[in-house]
Amino acid sequence: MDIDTRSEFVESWGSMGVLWGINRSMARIHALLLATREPLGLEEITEELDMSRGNASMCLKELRHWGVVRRVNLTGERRDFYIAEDDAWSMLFRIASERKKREFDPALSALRKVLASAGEEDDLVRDRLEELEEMLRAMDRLLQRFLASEGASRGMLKFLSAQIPYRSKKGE
Amino acid sequence: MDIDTRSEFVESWGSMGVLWGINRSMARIHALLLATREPLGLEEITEELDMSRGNASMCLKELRHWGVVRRVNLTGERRDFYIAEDDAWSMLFRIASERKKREFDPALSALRKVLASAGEEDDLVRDRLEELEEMLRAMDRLLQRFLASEGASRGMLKFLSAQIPYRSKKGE
DNA sequence: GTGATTATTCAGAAAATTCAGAACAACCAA
DNA sequence: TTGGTTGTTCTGAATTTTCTGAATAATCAC
Repeated sequence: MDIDTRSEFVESWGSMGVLWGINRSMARIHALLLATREPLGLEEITEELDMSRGNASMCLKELRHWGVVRRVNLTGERRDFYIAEDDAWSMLFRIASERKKREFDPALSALRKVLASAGEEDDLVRDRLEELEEMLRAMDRLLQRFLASEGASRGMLKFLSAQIPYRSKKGE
Repeated sequence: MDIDTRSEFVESWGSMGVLWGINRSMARIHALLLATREPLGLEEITEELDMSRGNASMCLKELRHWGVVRRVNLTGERRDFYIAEDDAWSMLFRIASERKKREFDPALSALRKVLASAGEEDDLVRDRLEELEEMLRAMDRLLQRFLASEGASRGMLKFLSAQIPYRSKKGE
């Protein structure tokens, strides 16, 4: 893979990191490792991406924590090397689970608390909030089931993607 | 509805706003309007949420732009008043559409560009990126269909939520 | 028109996030 | 031990995001 193509990928993956909720440096490192066959050392990474050792070290720590990057030891080498886990899906699942737990769940339970403590005095507000609760509950259940089994969900997505093509014209 | 419960709801909804990609102030205002029957004026909002008039005004403008808040005129009142749209689902759909368009789609097309320009020379990396593409394509299609018809998707979510309860024990 | 009230915009302040680089720690070789 | 190499942590700097408050605009009553 030529160097320009790779760096284009690195940068656009970096931008998309925001969607998952991870920052640019982390996403760039992840992209670089995804696009490289050989394990890379801290030195190579900092040079290729032009960032500080400190920052790269912290990002790699977090990426390992998310389970999307692994540290490997090369025989005869004192330094640490890093590779991307082959399975990119795991990134999605881990991050989605964590964000659900940290942001979604508390909001839903706060909403339920509001509903529980709200009297009958206000039908309009009640209806609104109940509808909201219904929506979030549905999403909650979908997420729960989706996140409960990585393998099954993956299969389901593949199935949907393959079986019911939205547009099977060219360019897809 | 007591004041503490409501403000807890306002704050946790504010935190969840990050999930949708809207900022805290906007989400807090939206929550306050959702939990209030009467139309609220700028003055009440800024006082209740302790924020500046300028910020509140900007946020309300954006919330109207998303179609989740409406401005109303009360007879005999010169000021503007605001209410939440009853339909919270529309928020989800509008925001999801917009973020897909702005963040997801460009990343997917960048990835495809990389794949197109990558040669055959490196199977591992190719496989990884192809898997990634497959995953994003599946999500893309799901999102497309989900967003294409608000009514249908809404029905589907309701159906799933009602028909296949994940846990129907108490506390639900 | 004037003056009073309310809404909007915007420059820059404040806060939050991200990052570089120095300081330190761990490790190894000789 | 000492000197050299690599990894980690942390402080403060740079950047970005968010928010305030003052200036401006709009609207209305008279």
